[in-house]
Amino acid sequence: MAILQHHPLDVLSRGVEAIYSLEELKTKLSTGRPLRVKLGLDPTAPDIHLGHTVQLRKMRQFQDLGHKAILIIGDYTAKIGDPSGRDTTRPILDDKAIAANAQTYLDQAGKILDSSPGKLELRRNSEWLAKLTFADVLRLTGLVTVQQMLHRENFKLRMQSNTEIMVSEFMYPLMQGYDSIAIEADVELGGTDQTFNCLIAREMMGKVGLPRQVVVINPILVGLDGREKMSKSKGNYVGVLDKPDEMFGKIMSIPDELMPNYFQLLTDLPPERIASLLDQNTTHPRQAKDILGRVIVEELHNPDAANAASAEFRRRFSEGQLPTDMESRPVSSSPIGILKLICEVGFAPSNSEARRLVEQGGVSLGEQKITDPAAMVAITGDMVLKVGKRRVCKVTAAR
RNA sequence: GGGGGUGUACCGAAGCGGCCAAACGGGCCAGACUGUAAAUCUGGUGGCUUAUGCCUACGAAGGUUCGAAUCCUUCCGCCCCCA
Repeated sequence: MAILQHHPLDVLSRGVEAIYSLEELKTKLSTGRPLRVKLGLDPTAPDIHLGHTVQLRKMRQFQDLGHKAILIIGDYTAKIGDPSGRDTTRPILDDKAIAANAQTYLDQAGKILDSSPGKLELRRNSEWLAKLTFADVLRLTGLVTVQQMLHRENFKLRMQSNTEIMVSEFMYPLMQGYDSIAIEADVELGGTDQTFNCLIAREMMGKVGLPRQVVVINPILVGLDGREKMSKSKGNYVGVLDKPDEMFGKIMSIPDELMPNYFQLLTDLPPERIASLLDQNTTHPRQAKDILGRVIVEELHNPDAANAASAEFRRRFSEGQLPTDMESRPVSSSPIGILKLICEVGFAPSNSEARRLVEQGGVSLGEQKITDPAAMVAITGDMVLKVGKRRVCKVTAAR
């Protein structure tokens, strides 16, 4: 709805870091023809999180304005591996794994993209890269100068510090650039870390006589910790497959300072609305965050789930009540050591850890705080075991 | 090919023969406060049927010693300088 009220350019430029160039984008849009919008996907990392959705949401905006999304699975790259020393852990995948990852990726991206026929095209770059001969590759290397390559921040630094740069590393931008040529992209989306590659692609297209693609660079989303970029390995992420309650809870825990950023990049709320939500005179920050959480859960799940998650969160953490439904776990024996009990239900990885939790006053059983690690407890009927603020379940004596 | 350096717990970084399960900082966990925000304060942060006890751990394997993360040998990884 917000989209209808605004000029396409306002929508498309919202939240973006940079556009190369705005003029060219205007020109392309003014032709009225559906643009081919490219987004490269890394098939080695099939779990997508909110950080990826920034790109996907931008893509969706293009789709909603009548343009075509072209997702490119970088399967060729994944198959040959990446020798650039920095990323040594990057696995080399076989066809099967790539296909599986691509499918998973698509399932998740489908939560955001419009996958109706004609709106979305899925390609693998092996389709064209695998066919190139050495002579073809040489022709590609003739499209870019060494000076241009060395312009890249990363290479520049390594030249200065005398850190090695493999010649093969120069090939990656070329491959990506050739992707753009192969699909005749009008626009390419990318994160700030992709700026160089996207711009090289632009140069290459010009050299071979194609209209140069417009590059739309989106910011990298900051993770839940408010410090580093969102990534799975840092654990500061919200996965698009997270359960509604979990997703909502994670959003509620972000530092307040992150809210403007998240509102802008992860929601379609109009700027005026966002401004009012962020104004403490109009809205309590907690309320604003609640709305943020609901909007996000709504997009990745549905409105009911969003409302339920919000209500449940309030119930549990604001009012301090027990969760509405707790799973009930059977325990091996009835008078049981408290430490063993905690480990058995999986709330602590070791006895010692369980001991610490008890000693620090983080454990209660059936409303009763337990502070003695040696305590033997009798399980009568269903009892609620709480460990810390978040770990709660019912325990029942097995028979 | 030659020379030098370095490898410690989740990360950074001390320790250089016993007082080391290993300082300190970050992270993380628990508690207080609260809006599961920030800031702050307190405690904790290898495992074990909790013990002034045992086991495992300081890149790997051996060795010296009553005793090693600390000394020696070999090996592996990473980094730098010269050629």
